Amino acid sequence: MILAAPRVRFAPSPTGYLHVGGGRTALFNWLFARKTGGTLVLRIEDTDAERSTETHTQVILDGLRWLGLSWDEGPIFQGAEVERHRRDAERLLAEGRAYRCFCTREELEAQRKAAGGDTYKYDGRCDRLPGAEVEARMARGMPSVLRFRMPQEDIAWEDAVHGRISFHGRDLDDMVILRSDRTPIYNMAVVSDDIAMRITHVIRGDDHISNTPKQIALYQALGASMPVFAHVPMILGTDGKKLSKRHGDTAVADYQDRGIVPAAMRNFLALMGWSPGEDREIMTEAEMISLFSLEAIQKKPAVFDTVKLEWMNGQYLSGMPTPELVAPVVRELERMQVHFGGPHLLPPYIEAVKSRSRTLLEMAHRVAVRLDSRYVEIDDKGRKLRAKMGDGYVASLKVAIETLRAIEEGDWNGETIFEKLKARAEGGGMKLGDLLQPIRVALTGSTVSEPVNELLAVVGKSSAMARLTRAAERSW
RNA sequence: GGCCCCAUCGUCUAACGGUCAGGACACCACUCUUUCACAGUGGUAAUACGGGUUCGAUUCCCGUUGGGGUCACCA
Repeated sequence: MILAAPRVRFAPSPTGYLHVGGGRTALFNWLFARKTGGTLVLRIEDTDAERSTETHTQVILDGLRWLGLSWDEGPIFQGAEVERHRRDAERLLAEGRAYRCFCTREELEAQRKAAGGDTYKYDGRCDRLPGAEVEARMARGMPSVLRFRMPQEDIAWEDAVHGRISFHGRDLDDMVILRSDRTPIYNMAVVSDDIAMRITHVIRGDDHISNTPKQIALYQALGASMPVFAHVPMILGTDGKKLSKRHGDTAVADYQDRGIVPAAMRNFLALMGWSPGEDREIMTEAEMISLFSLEAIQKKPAVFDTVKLEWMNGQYLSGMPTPELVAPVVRELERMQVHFGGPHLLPPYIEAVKSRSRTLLEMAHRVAVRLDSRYVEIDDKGRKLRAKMGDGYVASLKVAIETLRAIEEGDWNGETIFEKLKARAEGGGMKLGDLLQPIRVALTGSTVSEPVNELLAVVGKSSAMARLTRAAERSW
């Protein structure tokens, strides 16, 4: 028997940006497709004409591309398929699986109120209308929707991540499948499309669990075979609530702006609700693909921890070849309006700071500090050191200025600087650290940098001297 | 509220009946480093609770509690 290659889809609606949950769902679909040699279809669910925009579609496509996710078919726009959705819905009507409902929104609201609120389901009154009455109302031009008659039986499936999940038809509504303007409702469109696209595995967020029995009923009524469903856990904010604007950044693009690199974002997202086992965390794309499986997906929701994301990003940054970092750093420097005299001058600066930076923003800022003293600001660590050393701080700076001034411009390199400073410290009976740390603070405002001699070399003599003098005067 | 899902350190997670409950982030201490970071070593920290089943439960079953999702002519 020939097993057909899996076909999966990622189906965002273009009513907003690509948020991290959506990115993660897309990533899981992509990993599954690549792992199994299957096909990933991108489908834009734009049937809500009110809220869907072309801009959002573009933003979502950009987000997917940024994450490095490619699709094999599409983007297919659901809006282009409404004829088929309508045909399928009307076939259900013709075969007696759906019925026409003439109730207006106001009537439905009144029914809901009369029934006492929350648990109201449509009572099926229009399903009991005699055929002649339906004909008469149609003839009069009364607007109507199509409702699906929900089978009153157990509806269950074997979920690839949760195991067996079951609902009962009595808890489900006779849902509308075709609006009065003859456009399809979400569940109808999705099932019609997934059948037409021969989707074999539906991998989507947990929030769709309650849609699944409704969709299964449609598959059955349409006589189509069911795909495998895999419901992946939600991503929550640090307060345990569904990730939303309240939590700050929720869009994939927000992390791009914060200087996260795609490989780190992708790796981190993969670990939200999935684990390859064996304590593996940092993985190449190829490793992720070969280790991926639906069975290893977590059932419980995951809290999005940006601190760990930034740590992971730092790991990626340290491991990236400097030439690859030039373009992103240039982009940030331009945004900061720093004059850096050409990309070819950047590598030594990037080399100096890359293992100490967690984001591209941080990296660019550190580079800017080395290029231009206007970006130097003393931070808490710097202030603390200054306070701790007291008068010794300025005294050290003066010794440093005197020592460094004596070095010829032509000898201004890491080795010579180191030798001179070391000799001066030893000769003056001071601890080398007490001489060096104030230099670091004067030059960068912080106690964190590459070795001080290298820092001095990279900043250059004239700027270094100016910074030291200024720091001695204003005593930081 | 009805229905559904879920429950291991603060967070991400490992364990698929027998482990001193492991790893990572964060935090603390130490080591390395002339100084910073990286790195390394060590430490604090978890099986929500109550019943079963079993020689033995993080693991299987039931209940409680807690959390989440969803209940439109939105998707």
